[in-house]
Amino acid sequence: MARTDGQNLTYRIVQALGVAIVSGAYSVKNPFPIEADLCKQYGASRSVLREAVKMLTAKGLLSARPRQGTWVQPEENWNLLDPDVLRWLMERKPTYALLREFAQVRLAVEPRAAALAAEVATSDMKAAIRTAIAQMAEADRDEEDPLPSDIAFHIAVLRASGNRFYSQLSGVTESALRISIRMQNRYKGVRRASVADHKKISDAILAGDAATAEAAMRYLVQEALDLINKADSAAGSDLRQKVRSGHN
Amino acid sequence: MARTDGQNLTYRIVQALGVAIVSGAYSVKNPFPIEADLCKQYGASRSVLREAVKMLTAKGLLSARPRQGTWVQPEENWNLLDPDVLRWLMERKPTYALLREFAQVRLAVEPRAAALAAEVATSDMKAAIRTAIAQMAEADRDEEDPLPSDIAFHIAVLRASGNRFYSQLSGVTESALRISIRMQNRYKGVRRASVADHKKISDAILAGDAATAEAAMRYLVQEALDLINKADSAAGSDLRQKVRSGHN
DNA sequence: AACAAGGAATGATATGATAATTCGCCTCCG
DNA sequence: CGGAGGCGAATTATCATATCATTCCTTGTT
Repeated sequence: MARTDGQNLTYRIVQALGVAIVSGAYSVKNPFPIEADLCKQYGASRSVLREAVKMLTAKGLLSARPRQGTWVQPEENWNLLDPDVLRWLMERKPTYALLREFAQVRLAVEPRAAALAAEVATSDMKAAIRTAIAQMAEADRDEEDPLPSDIAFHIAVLRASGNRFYSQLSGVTESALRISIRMQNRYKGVRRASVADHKKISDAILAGDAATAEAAMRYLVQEALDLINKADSAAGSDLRQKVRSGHN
Repeated sequence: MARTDGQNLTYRIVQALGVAIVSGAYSVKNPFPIEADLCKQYGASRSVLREAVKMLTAKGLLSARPRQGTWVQPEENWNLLDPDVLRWLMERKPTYALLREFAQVRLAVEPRAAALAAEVATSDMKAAIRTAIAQMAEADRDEEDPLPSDIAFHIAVLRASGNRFYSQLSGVTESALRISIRMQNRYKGVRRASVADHKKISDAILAGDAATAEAAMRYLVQEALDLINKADSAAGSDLRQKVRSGHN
C-alpha cells in the first residue's frame, strides 16, 4: 500500500519531513521553519509544501497558526498507530523503550487475536496461516531467512481474528514486526524453537482450540518481550547499528 | 485537542467529507467527485479543497491519481485508530459490530494497562485515577451522569501504564468510550455495581497489586463486551437512535 | 505604568496557468 | 480484421502571485 511512497513531490516531502520530525531534528533551538523557508529548502511551490504539511498535521505531527508559524506537536499527540509514523520511528529511532512498548501491545492483542481466530477464521484465513507456517518450516530447513514468513504468520492471525482494529494493527505492525522479530531471530537457539512454537499456535487455531491458541501465542510474544528487556539491560538504548548489522 | 475542530475552512471540509465518507455516501453509483465539483459544492478554492483531500488521504480514506480522479479507499485501508476517523465512525455509524470489535480491543489492552499502571504509575497518575474514582462515587451518590468520570478513569489508567501506545488509545478511545460506556450505563443495575468494580481496580493499582488490577479490569471490560453482545442479539445492528435517546 | 493603536509576520484562501499522467479513441499499417 | 502507435481529453500535480485573517510586537499616548 504505502501511501507515502515517494511517487510525487508532495509525498517525498512528507516522507522527508516526517522522518526529520520523528528523529527530533526540530526543537526549541532549531524550530520548525516557516513555509517560505521550507519551499526554498525543498525547491517546491507553496501549494505542494502546504499539502505536505497538512498531511503531517493529519498524522498529529504538526500544528500551525497564522503569525505563530508551524511547530512540531509534543510526542504524545503523534498518531503512533499511523503506519507511516510508526515506520518512521522504527526505522530511525528504534529505541529499546519503543520496542518494549510495542511488544506490550503485541502481548495484549495477539493472544486475543489468536483466540478469536480459532473461533471465527474463515477457510481463506486458515489457509493463509497454514501457508505461512509451511514457509517458515521450509525456511528453517533450508537455512533461509525466516523473517518474511514469520511476519506473514502474525499478520495472518491478526487478520483472521475478524476484528478490524486487530487487522489494522497488522498494517501498523509490519515495519515494527520486522525490527522486532529480526532481533529475536538473531538468537539462533531461539529461532529453532520458534518454529515449533509457531506451529503449536497454528495447530490450535486450525483446530478451533481458542484457549490453547491464546496461551501459546502469549508464550511466544512474552518471550519476545523478555528478549527485548534482556537486550536492553545488556546494552545502550539506541540499537540502530545493532539491528542494521543483522543479516539482511 | 481535536485537530479538525472546524476553526478554518479546510478543517470544516475535512470534517464534512470525512463524515460523508465513513457514512458510505460514496460508492460506485455515486463516485467521489472531482476537485472542481467539490470546490463548487463547498464554495472553496482549489487550494483549500486539495489540502482537505490530502488530510483525508493521510488518514487512509482517499487516494488520488491524475486522470483517474479521487476515490474512497476500501475500508480496510482506513486508519481506524486515527482519532478523527474513529470518532466519525462512532458518531455516524455506531454499529454493534464496531462496538464489539472496539470492546475486544479494550479487553485486550485495558487489563494489561491496569497491570502496568499498578507497577509503574507515578504519583501524578495515581492522583488522576483516585480523583476519577472519587468523582464517579460522587456522581453516583448525587444521581448525576457518571459518564465523564468513568471515561476519565479509563483514560487515566491507560496513561498511567507508561506505554505510549496505550496512552494513544486513550485519545482514540475518548469518543468510542463515550458511546460504549453510555450504553453500559443505561442499565441502572449495572451502573450501581459498576462504581464498586471501578474502585476495586483503582485500589489494586494504588496498592501496586498488578495481578488483581488486571483481573478486575478484565472482569469490568468483559462485562461491557457481554452487554454489547446481549444488546446486539436483542436488536438490530444500527443503534444510532437508541444511543442518542439515552439521557444526555 | 498601563493601555491602545498600528505595523508586520505568518499561515489561510483565492485565482489562474502549466505540467504530468493515463484513459479512450482513432488511424494506419500489417 | 486486428493490433500498434499516436493523438486528444480529463484529471490531478505543480507552480506562481495576490489578497485576507490572525496575532504578536512595537510604539506612542495618557
